[in-house]
Amino acid sequence: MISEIISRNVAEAIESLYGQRIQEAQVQIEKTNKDFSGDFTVVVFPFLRISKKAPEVTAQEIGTLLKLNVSEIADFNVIKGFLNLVISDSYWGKKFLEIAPDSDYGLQKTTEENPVVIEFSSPNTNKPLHLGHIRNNLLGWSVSQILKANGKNVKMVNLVNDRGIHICKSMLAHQLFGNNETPESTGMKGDKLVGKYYVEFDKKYKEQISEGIESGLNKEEAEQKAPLMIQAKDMLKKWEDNDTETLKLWTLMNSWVYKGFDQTYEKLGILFDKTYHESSTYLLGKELVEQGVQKGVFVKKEDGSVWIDMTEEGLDEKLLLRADGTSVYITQDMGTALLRHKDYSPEKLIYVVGNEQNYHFDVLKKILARLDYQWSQDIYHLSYGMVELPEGKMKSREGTVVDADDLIDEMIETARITTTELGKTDDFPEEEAENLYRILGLGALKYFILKVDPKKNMTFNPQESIDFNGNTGPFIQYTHARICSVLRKADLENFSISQHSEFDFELFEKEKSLIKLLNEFPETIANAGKFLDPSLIANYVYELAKEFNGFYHEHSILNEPDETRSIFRLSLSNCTANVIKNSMKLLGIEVPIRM
RNA sequence: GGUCCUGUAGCUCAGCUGGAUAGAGCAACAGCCUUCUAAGCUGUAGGUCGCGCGUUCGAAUCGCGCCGGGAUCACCA
Repeated sequence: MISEIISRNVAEAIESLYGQRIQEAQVQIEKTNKDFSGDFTVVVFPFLRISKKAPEVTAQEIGTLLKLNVSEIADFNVIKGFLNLVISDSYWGKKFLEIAPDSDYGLQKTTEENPVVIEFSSPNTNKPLHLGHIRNNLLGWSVSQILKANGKNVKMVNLVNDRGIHICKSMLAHQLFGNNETPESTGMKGDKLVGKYYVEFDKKYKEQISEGIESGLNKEEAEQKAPLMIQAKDMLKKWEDNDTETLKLWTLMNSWVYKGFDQTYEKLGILFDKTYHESSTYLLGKELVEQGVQKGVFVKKEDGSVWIDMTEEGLDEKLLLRADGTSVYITQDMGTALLRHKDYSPEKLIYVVGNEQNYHFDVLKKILARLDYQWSQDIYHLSYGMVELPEGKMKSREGTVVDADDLIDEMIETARITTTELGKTDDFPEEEAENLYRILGLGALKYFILKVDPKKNMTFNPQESIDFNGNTGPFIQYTHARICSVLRKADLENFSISQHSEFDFELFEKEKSLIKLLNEFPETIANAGKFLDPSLIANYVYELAKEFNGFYHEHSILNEPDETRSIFRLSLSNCTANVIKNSMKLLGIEVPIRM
């Protein structure tokens, strides 16, 4: 790494000039600001105490010595306390020759150690996936790919919330108002059909509450005594008692939902290594609670409910088990965490869950720590912000929820319209054209969401996301397609970088900045892995694509008279295309070879 | 009220562990298609980085205090 070379030599220079050894890590190296000449900048202010000289003088002295002793450093200039170093073209040429032949540059092979388990998606079986889930799924998928590129053995798991009173509501609505409908008979996607029943239940339930209030009950009584609620609770009890008919209906309706979800996942290009179901893990949580009571970590109250007092940690008292012995949300999560730990012994357990559950995961970690599970510190809640619309928050009551399938279809449709208007696909076979619209529509959607810092709330503007200009997925896809087109047109016989042991000519600014950017790719992946943040990759690849477009307009790639430089530029284009492709892979975005 | 997140151009967002004159895109305006894909490129304009104090050679970045936005503090999941 060039930065290591610089810091080592700066440290040595300081020692020989001023007789004092400093830590190499203390040498601050930055990319040189665009408006100044040079590649890297060493900030000398921290060394003034040692040199006891003015900043300019210190920088000048260090620079002189570096230029003399370090072959990679071709020149330097000093502005105030900033020592700008110019790296030799031959260094960049050599660096490029290392990078260029590797089409998987930046993507590491997965190792078998260090399993990292990442949970995402985690849908509810009575609600179709919406825009919020899309952010969740894309984040989970992308972070998984980034971790893989960092050499981790990643296991992607899903946890389906398939039990509880809410499930019974949609089952009941199906029984009462469903007329034996099925996805086949209605032509509806399974998850949509079940979601419809859930809404229907809610509607009828509210009517019953109103009736109850009219007949003199207070609100709470009316809610409790509504016939539908009583029936739903009754059904939950039957479910927990393994009533055959209830389980049969439950299994059937769940199978509809799963089929529907799978279609959406497939469209998004998402696969899981394993799917957990709460119905088969919730009992484990109860055992944990029992253990905790015996250890004296939890308290059982007179009515039989179990609590944990976390006031010392600045949190509240938390219910862990209801008086009737049924489990609550956190009970289940304790169970699934333990199960997952047993299944994988992960070095890290990541949960991609919205920031409205920050408190929940705080509590979960602390409870597990209280139970002396050391691995509780390996739990990491990858919290992400809400997705809002330009008009405001999504609210199911107001019907402003953006359905995932509808959105995907809408994006693809817009891609089709825009592309057709531009006449881009006039000579495409139908199948290839359709595939392109899909790639573009999804690319626009995915990129728009992933380029934003996960922890921030974001505004999703359908209009703007479909704008194919600027910092968008399609712009990057376009750049890739354009490079592929150039490579197709090149005489590939003459394009073999392996024939060259070096390119020794002076690099143009754009060529050099492209190589510099390519060189930064592995570092960007490492950072994205460290912060579990795909937006770092997104911003990187945009910069790369933009840089290439500038290059493309300034320099001829195909018609370069100098043969060596022509080969160099083709290799540079090819390498850029590879890095774009690899970056987009980390974001879960496909890249077309022509568009 | 407690805790956590957040506030950068008209809008959507970058700005990593403090560094030089705060960056992109959209929108606006002005140019560029006989030449490798114009879904593009180049330029102009647009900012008290919410406010104040502090730390330091140096703060959008770190600390503290205000102000604004969001989330959460359920026998919902």
